[in-house]
Amino acid sequence: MPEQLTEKQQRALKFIQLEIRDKGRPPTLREIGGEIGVSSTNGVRYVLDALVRKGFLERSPMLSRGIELTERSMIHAGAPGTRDIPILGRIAAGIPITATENLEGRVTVDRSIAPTDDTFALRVRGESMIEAGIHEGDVIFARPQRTADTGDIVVAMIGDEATVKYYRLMGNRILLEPANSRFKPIVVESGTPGFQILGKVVGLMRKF
Amino acid sequence: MPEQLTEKQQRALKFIQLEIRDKGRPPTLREIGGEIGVSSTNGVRYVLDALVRKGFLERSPMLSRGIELTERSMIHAGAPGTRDIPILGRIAAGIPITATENLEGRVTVDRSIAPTDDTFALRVRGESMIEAGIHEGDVIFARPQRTADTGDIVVAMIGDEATVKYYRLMGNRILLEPANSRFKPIVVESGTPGFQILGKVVGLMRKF
DNA sequence: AAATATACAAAACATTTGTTCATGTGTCAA
DNA sequence: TTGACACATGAACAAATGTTTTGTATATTT
Repeated sequence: MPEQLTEKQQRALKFIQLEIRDKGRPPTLREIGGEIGVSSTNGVRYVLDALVRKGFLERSPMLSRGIELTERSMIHAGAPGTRDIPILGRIAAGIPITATENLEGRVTVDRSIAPTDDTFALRVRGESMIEAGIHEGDVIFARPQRTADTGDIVVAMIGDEATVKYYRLMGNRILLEPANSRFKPIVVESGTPGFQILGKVVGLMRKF
Repeated sequence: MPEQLTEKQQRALKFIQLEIRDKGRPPTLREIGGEIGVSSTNGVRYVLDALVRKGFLERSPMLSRGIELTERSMIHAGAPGTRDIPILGRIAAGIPITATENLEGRVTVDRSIAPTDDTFALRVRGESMIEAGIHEGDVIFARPQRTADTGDIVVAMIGDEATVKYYRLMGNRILLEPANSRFKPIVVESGTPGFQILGKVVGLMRKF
């Protein structure tokens, strides 16, 4: 249950987060007041108290700029040049793929592997792409897109299941080819309900 | 030409960096003094002035905790939970592997892939490990160690060349087995000059 | 040897900054 | 109506924090 924040509380919190990130130091009560339009330090105090109660801040009494962010309100910005990517657990049709409910975890990776902001990650199950060097347990990174070019490796949704395969367009049909001679290609008529391309695979990570 | 810092200046700078990183706010003059063993705020001021002159800090006059790090003194630590790993270019015998001369670049990766601080990375050349899912162009991560267990994938130095292979100990001999039926294993008598194990492969990264 | 710069110490001072107190104003629910 | 919230003002206060001044000791330079 994420506690509800009022307008002013939100603005104060955002301001504090940005100040700490950009200047490396929390703002004073008066600085916050100037930002959110509260002229008395006592008014600001009130807002901060609320944020402390709701678990977004911690304060050290009688200390200048004694404001700290809690774990939940910390900005997980990551170093410049990296990205914090969610590893999706189960993928279900209809539900937005980045829904926090089905999150297996997060990894921070270089931007060279996660080029765009909306890149998502997935743990590979099965051996169907083993000849493309994609093994069970690997984490693959994909950029969301609804279409693909022949030869791309894509993450596709078939009914209720997500799968990673080579994409090949043949006339009116879409071929999802495994990279494993023991598996058969999947053929889908374009426009089949329940079928959807979720993204194109752009990177891979493995732990030995 | 990195300006020389005295003992106290170094300790003060490090303290300021850590405080900003960990607590999100710079220390006061008195806090710094307590840390580096200077009892007067004026003494601390003196040290800080030196750091400002040498380009490691900026200060805002008449502002509590008005210390900022400059670009060069900023900690590019990366988000907590990540590591900045060098990608080695050519590896030559004798030269310390992390020598900055032969650096192809750097990647930031999750600590789950780069468990220790001294993890290094290497770009894979050739197809000799393709059946282990290691392809040409992949970046592998390795933890430095001089020995290995049978079954490990290791980075080994043979004469002037670095190679990635399965490690297998057979009596008095070491077998470096490729994961590709078209390649033959390499046999090395233990103690052969010019042979050395550099590390054990712990992770892999690929860009499609 | 005298002059100068470095590296502090101590204490007094000036600002900044958090706290407290007294006193409202709206809104919403009981 | 009463009370509880969420907010607000303004002023006075106290503690934290940076600044300045005055000295001292050591080393380096002239």
